Amino acid sequence: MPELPEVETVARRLAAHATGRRILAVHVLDEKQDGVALARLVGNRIATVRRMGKQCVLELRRPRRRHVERYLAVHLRMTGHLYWADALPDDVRHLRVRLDLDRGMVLFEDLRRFGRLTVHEDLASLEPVGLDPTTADFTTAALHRLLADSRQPIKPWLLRQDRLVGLGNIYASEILFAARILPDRAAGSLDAGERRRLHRATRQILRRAIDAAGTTYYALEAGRRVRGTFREQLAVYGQDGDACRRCGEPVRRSVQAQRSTYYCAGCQE
DNA sequence: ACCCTCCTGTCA
DNA sequence: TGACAGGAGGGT
Repeated sequence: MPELPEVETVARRLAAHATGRRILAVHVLDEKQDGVALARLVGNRIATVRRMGKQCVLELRRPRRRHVERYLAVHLRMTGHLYWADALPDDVRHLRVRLDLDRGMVLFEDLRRFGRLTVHEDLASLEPVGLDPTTADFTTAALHRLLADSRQPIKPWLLRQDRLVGLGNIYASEILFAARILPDRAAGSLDAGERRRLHRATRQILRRAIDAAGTTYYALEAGRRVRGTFREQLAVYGQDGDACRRCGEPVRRSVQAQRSTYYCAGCQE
């Protein structure tokens, strides 16, 4: 479930429920996770929760040590889910890690087990290389500098976390549709007007997706499953064969860098 | 640019 | 039975 809007939602919900809570026990149910590192979190208190790139980072305070900090970073990869709950859900088949708190618990579920929980002693090692497109630093000029003279097709370019952080396969297609730019255009070939449209579309799609709590997000709230609703606003992703909502041409699917891309050849140039 | 791997599941 | 799935890292 992991693109920027989903991780942003995860971090906000977790912050609302888990801030100030103390970790009483850690249960690691997947041998691929670092049980030794995670066991050391027992006794720590959750100070803040934030999103950094596509990772959800819990800042922890160790007991009786005001300034010594520690960070738990969670990368959800393809199918990870992370949320607070006051009781275990009915279906725990994909539960991989459980943090018992002094009130409730933090659950990490992951069907495909690609996600990773890592423990860090400083924030610097977690700082993403790429620019976060939701920040004020993301300007058309900054985008221009990043695109530079790249000959890479713009769709796979948008997935590069060393340029912009947070975009994934769903939002890359949606952003290019909104910007009316074909996904196979060379990143460095966009003219000033196209760069402006790309910048604007990136901010707009991410804003709407965050407001909708994402496309693939789900969690438990008061015992009920809640999920993001951006799926209802998708214009092209997963819609090949359907009529384009803008021009009526059929939406197409192609493959770039081994990933599906969805676009409309009628109104994207 | 291409290929593959890590995993487990759903769908045509 | 095979194709494909929110990500990313590796190899050639």
